[in-house]
Amino acid sequence: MARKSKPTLADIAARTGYGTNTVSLALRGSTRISQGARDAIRAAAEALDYVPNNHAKSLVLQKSHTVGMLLQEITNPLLTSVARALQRKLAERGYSVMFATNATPEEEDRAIEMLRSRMVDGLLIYPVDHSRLDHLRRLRERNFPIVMMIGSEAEGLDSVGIDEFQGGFDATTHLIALGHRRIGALLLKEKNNEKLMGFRSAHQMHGLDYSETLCVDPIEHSTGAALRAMDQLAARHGDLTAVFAASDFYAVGILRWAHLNGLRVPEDLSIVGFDNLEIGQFAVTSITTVDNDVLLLADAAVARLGELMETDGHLPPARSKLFRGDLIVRESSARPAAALQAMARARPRR
Amino acid sequence: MARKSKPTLADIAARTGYGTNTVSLALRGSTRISQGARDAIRAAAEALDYVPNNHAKSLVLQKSHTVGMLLQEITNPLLTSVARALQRKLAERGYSVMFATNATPEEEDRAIEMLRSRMVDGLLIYPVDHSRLDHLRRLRERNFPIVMMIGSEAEGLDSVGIDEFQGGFDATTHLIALGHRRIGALLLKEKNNEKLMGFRSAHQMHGLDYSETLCVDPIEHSTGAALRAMDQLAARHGDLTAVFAASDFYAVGILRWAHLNGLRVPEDLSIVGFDNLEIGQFAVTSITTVDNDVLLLADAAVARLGELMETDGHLPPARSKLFRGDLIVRESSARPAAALQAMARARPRR
DNA sequence: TTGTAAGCGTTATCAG
DNA sequence: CTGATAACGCTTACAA
Repeated sequence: MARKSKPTLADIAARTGYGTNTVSLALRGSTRISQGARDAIRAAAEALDYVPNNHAKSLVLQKSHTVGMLLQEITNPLLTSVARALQRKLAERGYSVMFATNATPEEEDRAIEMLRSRMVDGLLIYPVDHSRLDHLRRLRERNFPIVMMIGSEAEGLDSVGIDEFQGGFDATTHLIALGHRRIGALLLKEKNNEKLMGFRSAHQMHGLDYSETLCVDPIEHSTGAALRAMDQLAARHGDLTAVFAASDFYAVGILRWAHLNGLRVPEDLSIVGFDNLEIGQFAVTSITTVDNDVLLLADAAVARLGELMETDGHLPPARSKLFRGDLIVRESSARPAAALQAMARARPRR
Repeated sequence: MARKSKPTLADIAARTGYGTNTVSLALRGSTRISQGARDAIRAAAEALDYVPNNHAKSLVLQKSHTVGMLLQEITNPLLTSVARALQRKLAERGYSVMFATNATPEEEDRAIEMLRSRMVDGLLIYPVDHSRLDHLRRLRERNFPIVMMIGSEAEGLDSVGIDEFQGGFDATTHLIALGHRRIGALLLKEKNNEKLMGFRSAHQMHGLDYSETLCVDPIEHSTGAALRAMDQLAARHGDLTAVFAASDFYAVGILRWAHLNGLRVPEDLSIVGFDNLEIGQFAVTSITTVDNDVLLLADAAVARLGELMETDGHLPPARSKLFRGDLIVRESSARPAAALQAMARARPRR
């Protein structure tokens, strides 16, 4: 019963007495084939559990109907949601997803090579390093469709994302408007960090002193890393009354840190996160955050990638589509109260 | 400059004056080709930015070196971690991953068909419905390698996972040992839910009354859903002093629910979760949980799938590999104190 | 309405 | 050491 290898058009042809080409047409519902033949062929295909070989197809069609998805090796649930949304959107359009991860630039290069060898028609990517994009530019110049899922513009490359500069700015401005004067930040200190630039810009705009030391890089994207980063930050600045966190994951960690250090949120410490993860909404103290509309992003990214993939010949000029993430105010941010004194009392432990 | 379509072996052959065959061998480093020829061919390939066409290759080799990964449409960060770990393990072995999601049985069928048409050599899957596995069995009978990532045994199919029955049993036993006599549970009420069976079994084993009404199904896998489920549970059982949650995500939601209802954790309510998500470790009250060793699981799953994929002819009999998840005791579980009274006081709001 | 032949890019077999 | 030639499974002219 168990056939050695998968059934092919030829098998169906042999079984029904038609030619492979008739079978091919019939299975694709061509009206050039008689009703009777189509039915017979369909039945045979069914009986053999025939599945068309997409590799053979894409070889002749020069199109794989597959896109590559390259995701960072970070443990952010947002990524999962985005990946899912992208996959579903693509499936609607008849595209499949080949997926790989890029923890390092080298791994990113290898993964891209792998995806290209798999003949993907295009690439959706969270690049590891936003300041190292030349390899992607080169590909695009050779008319390979790429859409980056990042919240900032990049010369010569398409991107879709929540405007991170604006988000950082809005979050910080919210805290300043509440009356906070000493605001720390937990964010990646890579070059071109737009959230950081928004944070700094809000300080300047509102006449607040800004210092490099207000920012700590948790290095890892994890809740635990946020705790360690907060220890550092508190050691440097005893007068902090608020923190802007580049991710709700960090924000939740800060909640725990505050708890361990006897600080109440928001009375003693205000927190604003980023991404609007569900976990922040239902944290013991719900987290004020900048929303990241996953469906919207997925739609936009897939739409753009679709445009690029359907272009033949030269690709149109690159375009960035940045959405403004809504600030969602919840319990974790409020006016600073006896904040200064409280902070002074607390001695970071752990 | 921009070549219309991708360079092929023939292009390199034309450029170097060798035959495509020689080029093919040279690129794969065959010693049958002279050093000089190899160097020249390598250089030309480099210059043309040649990437081998895997589809053509797999057509002749009858092997795609790609595996399908079918993930449930649930927002559990555990899935992300597992997916990543699997992808990396597979990459080490030279396999790529084609990924799809299965929200419903129908979607699962479509996805499997898609993956088969993409010629995947095997399948890693979180099936949507653990009691509907016949379609997978049929495939395996036709010698298609499948490994399920689930924590229970299934006749005729390979699976790898944390033993969910044991985990449910251990978690519940822990609570009983602490002195809890009325324990609720938040878990999916599908047939064959092994965690539920472990929960029930622990009750019987320790002579505690068990009732269906102690379990509420949050339906969605989300923190918010846990809040609603807790409202139901508390309405039914005013004397609850502990809850077993099928996921740390739920556990974190219960933390919030307790906060909203004026209950302290663990003084008034103990919680045990599942999966050992980082978010539970660093929740304001850290969550007691059953560990899920992602790397271990990925290793085992990939190893087993590898065995199956390397078998030709008939597949060996199916085998389940279930690991025991360690119970990690943290702050969220303790002896019940003034628990009964506190619970009686609380009136669920929202 | 159906069959024949060529070709997609690669590897394998067999000569030279 | 290198080059023809066939084959993988499919689609698309072009014929019949």
